[in-house]
Amino acid sequence: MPELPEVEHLRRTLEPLLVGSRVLEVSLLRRDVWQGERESNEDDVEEQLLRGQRIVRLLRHGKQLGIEAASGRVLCVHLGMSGQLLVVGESPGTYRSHVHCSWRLKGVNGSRTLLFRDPRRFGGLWTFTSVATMQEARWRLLGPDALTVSVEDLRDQLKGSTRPIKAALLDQRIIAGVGNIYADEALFLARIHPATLAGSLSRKKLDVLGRTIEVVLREAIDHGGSTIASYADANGDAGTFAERHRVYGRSGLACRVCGAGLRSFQLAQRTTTYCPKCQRR
DNA sequence: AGGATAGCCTGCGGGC
DNA sequence: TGCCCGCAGGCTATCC
Repeated sequence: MPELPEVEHLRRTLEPLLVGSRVLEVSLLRRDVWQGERESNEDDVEEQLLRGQRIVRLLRHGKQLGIEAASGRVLCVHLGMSGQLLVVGESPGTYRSHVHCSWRLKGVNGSRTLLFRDPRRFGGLWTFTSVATMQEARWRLLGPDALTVSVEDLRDQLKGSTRPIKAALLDQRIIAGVGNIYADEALFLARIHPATLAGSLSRKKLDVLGRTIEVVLREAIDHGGSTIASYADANGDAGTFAERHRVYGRSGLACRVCGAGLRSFQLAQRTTTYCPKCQRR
């Protein structure tokens, strides 16, 4: 799914619809998409899923989203490959299939329903009694957020690594938020071959990479993210960044910079597309 | 340590 | 029209 730009755009479209609303009712339709905090298993499931609570803030780190209530409780959402959070009116309408959890909300502008859909079920919901426990249990395992990572941090994270740079970028413990699309896009903009060993990149190249990661993520957020098959924001709208991809999904087509034919190969079990002229080893 | 591999799921498009 | 195949934005466990 959704990488950082899609989750951030989702967060921004959800924010005005959710913040200030109270959760009237929760229906967890598939229990196995949810995991509670170990210590609070005796708590009411729906209460853990924010029933009766007012939503005050939406947080994001990497590809994960946190929905915080005034009670302090927080719902962590990971969209996996095909997850969606949609805000609809009273009924799910066309979004009936694969809805695993729904929240009936009462806000200043009337009632709405928040849906968690996830056909492939690689995503999930996690609940915690506080933002601090969520961070301790889940977000602590992630590297610095890719949108705000400093070049010094990036340098530190990649120092001495013998893995291909693309494999390192996909590792959420190194930096959080980059997936297959934006790894290819950022490496193209930085003119770095994806198989280059991470630890062998010069300081100058790493500085350029740090900047291109931020540039491409911000550009993608501005265009509502990339919709390949199923990504949609809170309103069900697709993102338009895919039409601006330089390399992802363009194997065999001409490089937008030099005109050479783009190539692809498998790296870290993922299709990797690059320009053989712009990104020499 | 970090690589390769398989596995978790459904849906889609292409080829026949 | 329909069947089979491969592929897909993520991530984990296991083995080497």
